Amino acid sequence: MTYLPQPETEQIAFANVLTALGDETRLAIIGLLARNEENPMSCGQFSGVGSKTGLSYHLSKLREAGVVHVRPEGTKRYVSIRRADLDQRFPGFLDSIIATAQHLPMPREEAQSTAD
Amino acid sequence: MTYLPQPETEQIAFANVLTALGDETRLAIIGLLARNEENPMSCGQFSGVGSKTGLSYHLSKLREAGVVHVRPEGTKRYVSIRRADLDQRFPGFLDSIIATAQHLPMPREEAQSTAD
DNA sequence: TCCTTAGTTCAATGATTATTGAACAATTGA
DNA sequence: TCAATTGTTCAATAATCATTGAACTAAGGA
Repeated sequence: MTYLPQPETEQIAFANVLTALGDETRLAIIGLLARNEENPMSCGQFSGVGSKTGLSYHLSKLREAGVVHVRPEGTKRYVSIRRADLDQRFPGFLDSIIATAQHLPMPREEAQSTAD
Repeated sequence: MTYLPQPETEQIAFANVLTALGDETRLAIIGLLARNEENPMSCGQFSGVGSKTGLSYHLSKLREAGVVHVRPEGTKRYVSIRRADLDQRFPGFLDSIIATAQHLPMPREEAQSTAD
């Protein structure tokens, strides 16, 4: 039902990926996702990065550009980096992004009101 | 005189670099610059990529983000990638960008006969 | 000096962006 | 069924973006 649109592997456009990553909030999301790439994160786990509404916005940007995949499960949505697709289309790119994103400061240190 | 502002090496912000590169016209510029990285190109040599005014706009975006350096000489301005600075700040990143940008189609086919 | 070359700046335009709070939808558990 | 959890959508706002043509500056050559 709620099928979340994302580009096919071959449709991922480099400029769109770069634009999606060109934002401190979204770089922080990628940095967190990369910290444990095998484990998809639910949206709530990003609460340190921004507001609930803002995260929904930024995560959809990343998804629509083809950077992340979102899998609904119950009321939650599990987000993961599209590692295989990005490596296939743009070899070496994702690793260089992650290497830098990992060491970037968080854009905001403020958690949400409903946080844990 | 016309001193062209660009960030110091340490001031180059990753999100700004990504935003600057997240545009097809600017990716095309990088692709051309990378084709012969030792030889800086004058603005006119990019005429295949866009209009004179548009190029001035996009080149200043790349310069202000810290992606390219611009050296004025006479009435011309010679543009080059800030290879050493980018490699120092974001290892592997520039190479992965160039690898992809090299094989991207031109945003517009209204090229002049700018055959090198 | 006058003209050409090379590129910038300006103003106007329409499009896209990020952010906010309020309202909404869907699922789960009591 | 009711309430809590999880996350999206909507509308409004202010900011930035990319594109255009006209006007402009600066340097060089005749």
